[in-house]
Amino acid sequence: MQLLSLLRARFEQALSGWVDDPAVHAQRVTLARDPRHGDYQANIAMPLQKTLEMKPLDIAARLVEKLNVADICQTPEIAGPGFINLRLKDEFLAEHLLAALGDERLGVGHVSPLTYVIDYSAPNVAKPMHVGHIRSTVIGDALNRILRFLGHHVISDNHLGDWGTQFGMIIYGYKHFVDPAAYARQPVAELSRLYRLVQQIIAYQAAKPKMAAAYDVVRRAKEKKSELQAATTELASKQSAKHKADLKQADKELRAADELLHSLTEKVGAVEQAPELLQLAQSHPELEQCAQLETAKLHEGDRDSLALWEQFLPLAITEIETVYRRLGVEFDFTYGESFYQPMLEGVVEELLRSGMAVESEGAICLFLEGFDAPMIVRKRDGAFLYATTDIATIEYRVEHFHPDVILYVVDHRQSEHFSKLFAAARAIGYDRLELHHISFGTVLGSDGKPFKTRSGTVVGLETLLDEAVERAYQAVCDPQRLQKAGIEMSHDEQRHVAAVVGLGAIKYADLSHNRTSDYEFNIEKMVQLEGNTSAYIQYMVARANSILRKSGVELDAAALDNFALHLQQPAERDLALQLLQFEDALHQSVEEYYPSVLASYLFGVAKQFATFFDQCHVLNADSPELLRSRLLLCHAAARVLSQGLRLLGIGVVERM
RNA sequence: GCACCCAUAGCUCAACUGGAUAGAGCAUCGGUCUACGGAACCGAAGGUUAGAGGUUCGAAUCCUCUUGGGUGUACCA
Repeated sequence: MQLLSLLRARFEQALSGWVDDPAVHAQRVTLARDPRHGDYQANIAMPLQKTLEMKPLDIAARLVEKLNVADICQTPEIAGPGFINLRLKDEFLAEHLLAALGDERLGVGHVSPLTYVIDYSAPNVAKPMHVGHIRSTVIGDALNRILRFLGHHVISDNHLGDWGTQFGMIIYGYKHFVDPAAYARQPVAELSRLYRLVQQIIAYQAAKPKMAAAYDVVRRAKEKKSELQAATTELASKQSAKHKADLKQADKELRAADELLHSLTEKVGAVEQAPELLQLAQSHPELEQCAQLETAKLHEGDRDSLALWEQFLPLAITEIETVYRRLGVEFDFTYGESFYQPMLEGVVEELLRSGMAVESEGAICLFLEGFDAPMIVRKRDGAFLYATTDIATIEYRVEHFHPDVILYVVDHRQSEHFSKLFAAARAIGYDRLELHHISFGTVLGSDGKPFKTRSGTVVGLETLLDEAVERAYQAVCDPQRLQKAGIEMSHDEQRHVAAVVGLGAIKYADLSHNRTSDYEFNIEKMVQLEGNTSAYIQYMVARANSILRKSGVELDAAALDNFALHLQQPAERDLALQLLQFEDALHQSVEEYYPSVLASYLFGVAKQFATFFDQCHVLNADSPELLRSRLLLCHAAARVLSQGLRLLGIGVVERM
């Protein structure tokens, strides 16, 4: 049930006929921040003091008078400058939690459905998936699951990068550098090697001519800095603020120059230190243009290029699907960029025809209000860009799926692109379609920089998953530990538990962080089985199930008629209250599309369950009624936690 | 240069979008337990919310400036 909207509705009633927009003010009923103030609080009186020209305390008093919540709450209390504090009645909690348990969906109602398209994961199929792909995949998947569970109509679409420059590189690499034996043996690995090879050489060729200039910049920056420093000693006594700022600026410039030089040196060195690479680089000058040419040929429909693309694509997709299968992620559609390719020319023509797009410096551009740079939909050389594809994609989705909302789960670096895209969509006339960029931050290593290995290469996602599962295995399936817990597990069960715990750990670490902030990827921490981790929550589910098993009581819907909840101890009451807030947590979590809201709700419930079963013994309860009541709480906690985890794409096990 | 994002406890993060004494988890220190699986529970300590102004009944949150970081910025995706 939705406690919040129930309470808000009552406040709206009390306010109607008194203030202008009662619903807006009723929104100011929230969970109490501090439990000493009750369960919920209404911060309604204070903001109204001006419009009503009354003292907040008087407003609160009158509001409480008009308020009809006797069936839900104890007598409301007024505190501080005019807060109204509410405490739910124990009988109310007991009755509704019991009702929720009789329901398959734990009392979660169906919303009036909207149609959503969620666009997430969208890896570039030419590269192996890496840690950066986790966020989009996991956040998108969680939103997909939650929205569906609430009753929305959701279409999940994996907008694969399967048509861009990267294929030009692969095709070029295949034509010139392929090792046929390796390709026959492990085609995916060989293609990925070719891709990296071409990229490396391109990087080398781009870096090489810049070296001299970079040295120069560093030298000048050094000179400038030492000049300023020399001046510092002379002027020591009367150093001006300006001089300080200059020095700082010089230092900054030097650091930037050093960094650039360093990165160039690395790229050049990587090739020059390997004779065979150097030879390739020299025998294939201007590789970037050559690769671009391959891309262009593919886009123009060159038969050989297309044949190669058709040969490579399924290989790459199979590889990606292995990862999805492991993660338990599914899509309704996997329309990559290539799918929209036939529409692109029409899109541009239509934009030109309607006058929205114009030619500028040879390119076809949309000059959108509020943006300096235009959105380019066709390059000078005639090629289309991802902006073109994105517009075509909106058109296709509108025509075929009739969405109310499209969500793009894509990292924050593309926010400007999406602002432009959405502005373009509005200009085209999609003004009733809601478009949201569900942006998220970067995954960082422990050095605070984007996550990489010590050697600087990105870490493959599969490797990471393996490591998480292995660590989970070490921790959970430690023979001593299992023996102490009195659990005998087959090898298969152990591997299964390790997989559920390990993969859950990676997903949960991601989902429990506010999506907009960067977060530090620390595999050691996330697989740890204490603290705010999925393993802790999963463990509480296992403990609850263990108690239920031991009791020998079947808690099916029919049996519930003979059960009642007695909320005597604070720990029991608090648990019941939190369990009943499940539906609110779900709604709040999709309101602005933050799975972290659900994650922290679940952690709260798990902690409260731990407190409960520490303080309230279940199987040795004082009376049969209390035993049954506490069994119900275990049952409810296990169900809410497993359902909640499932909605985050995380599994649970019977025992661990 | 311009635009956007960020700065909260030793560390990693919250704060229900302007509400009461800013909360969790690690780590630290102390305590509980002859019971349902100790991967537990309870408690303490830890903060001038980067800094300075402003807006109002009330600011971590909104506005301005400063400092320090990140990202993007006309033909990559």
